[in-house]
Amino acid sequence: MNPVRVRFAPSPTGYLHIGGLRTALYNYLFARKHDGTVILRIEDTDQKRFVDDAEEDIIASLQWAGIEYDEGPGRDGGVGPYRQSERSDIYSEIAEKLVESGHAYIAFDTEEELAGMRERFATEENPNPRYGSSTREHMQNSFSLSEEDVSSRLASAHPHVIRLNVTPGETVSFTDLIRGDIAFATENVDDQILMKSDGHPTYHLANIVDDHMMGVSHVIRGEEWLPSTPKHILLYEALGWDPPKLAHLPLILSPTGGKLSKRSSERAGIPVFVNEYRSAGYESGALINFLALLGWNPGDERELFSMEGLIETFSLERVGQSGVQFDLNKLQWYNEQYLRQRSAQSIATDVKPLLAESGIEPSDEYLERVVEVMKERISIPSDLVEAMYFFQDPTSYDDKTKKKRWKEDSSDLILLFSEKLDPLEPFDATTIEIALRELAEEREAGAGRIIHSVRLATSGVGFGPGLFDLLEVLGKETTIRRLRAAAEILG
RNA sequence: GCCGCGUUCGUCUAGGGGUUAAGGACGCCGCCCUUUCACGGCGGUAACACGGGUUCAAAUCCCGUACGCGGUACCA
Repeated sequence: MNPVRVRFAPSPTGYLHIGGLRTALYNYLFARKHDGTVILRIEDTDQKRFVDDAEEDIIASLQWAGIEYDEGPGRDGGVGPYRQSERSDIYSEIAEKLVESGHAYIAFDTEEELAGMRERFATEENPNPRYGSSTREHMQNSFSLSEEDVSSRLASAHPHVIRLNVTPGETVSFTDLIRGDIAFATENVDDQILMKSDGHPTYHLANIVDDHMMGVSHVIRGEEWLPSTPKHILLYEALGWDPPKLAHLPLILSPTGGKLSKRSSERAGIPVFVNEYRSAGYESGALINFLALLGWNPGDERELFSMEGLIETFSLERVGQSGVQFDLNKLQWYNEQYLRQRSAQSIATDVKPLLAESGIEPSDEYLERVVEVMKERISIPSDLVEAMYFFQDPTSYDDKTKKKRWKEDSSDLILLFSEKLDPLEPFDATTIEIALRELAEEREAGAGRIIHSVRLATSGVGFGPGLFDLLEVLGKETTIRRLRAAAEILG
């Protein structure tokens, strides 16, 4: 049995996409499960769309997510380099070979000529004619041009591309590990460009050359590659190479059903880039857990998995075949689960800079106590920034709560309560609660009644941590000050 | 248009011919706990796209239709 070697092969045309992270994750899980190797390969053959700091972002995002790679830029495994831009010679050589063996051919068509062809051959039934057996005779290439013409153009450095020579009337089939047997008629496969006129290979050539030379055993990639797979199979055959095993993952869809594009996701409030989740404060473990279960399931009813647990349980057979919609709610739930496992201290460290942005700079001790009472009721650390009442006296009181909870005698009650608190020592949740219940009894008022008024008076809102915890954290002085102020303002 | 892939609760899914009045999770709703907010516990809502076949029996196999998604670049 050949060793398992997988690759994650992003293109540095943008920051790491959430879907890309999932692809990387599934590759990683599969490799670790089978004691295999993970290769990171940078597919930078498109110089026009190259983004300067994309590679850096991809690597940083993977690391944040806990997905390690064994070979890649900076980690030589003996089959590098791992950036396609550094492998140009290899591709040209292979392309040359393909031309010699007749599996590929040279074409000189300009962009205008290609556009003209599409216009000329477009019909209602076929609005997108392809460059292939039915049209290639009408174009500028080594099929239509004389040998002398071709060589003289080549000699004068005439811009040209190399195209795959697809023979019509055949069937290309392969077995997908997730979808089973898939077949394409070669009539529907176009004469794909393999080498662009700028001397760079296209993805199609580069990926099969690299997968072969890097000893990749399993190609696990997004479903958007399924339609171009026959081209890849044809190339493997032409070169006499065994294709790797193939697995095409279902795509992540936006909650409305379409592709999770930048636009659609923004409308749905879903970040597309991994670095956005990171800076928003999501737990990487939660994101990974969520993504793993988005399109895959363990076959039992477990929901919470560590990376180790995922590795142990993962299998491609349990990956679904249909597109999956991104559910921010569920991610949030996962994040809550992970957040609660963390110490107040470590969460406080994360929240600190967020508060500083609003000019709030509490002491570490105070912030930690805030986190302790809030930990169970936030989804993400930044939720704490919403609870400004921990750091500032309320400047307004929620109208709905006021209407519902603020009664005739409320201000009397909270003033009496503040008097009861004054001598309290120590000032903690237990003593506060006793004081409040005493007052309730004395005044024959329901404790709930006082609680609600006090909450509104001290926080300005109708929800938050347990009231006695809240007051303890705020401290005696602040509590009394706020009670008095509220009695005055709310009347 | 053509090619390919898909279709079980709103969402992620289990189930792959008979013990399924279709199970779990998120969400939503209710109850309990709390004379407070949550957490938690308990319960509820809610799905086999449609039409034909095959079979004693179909969510499960086959065909068709509809719908969705992807592809149809000198992008990846």
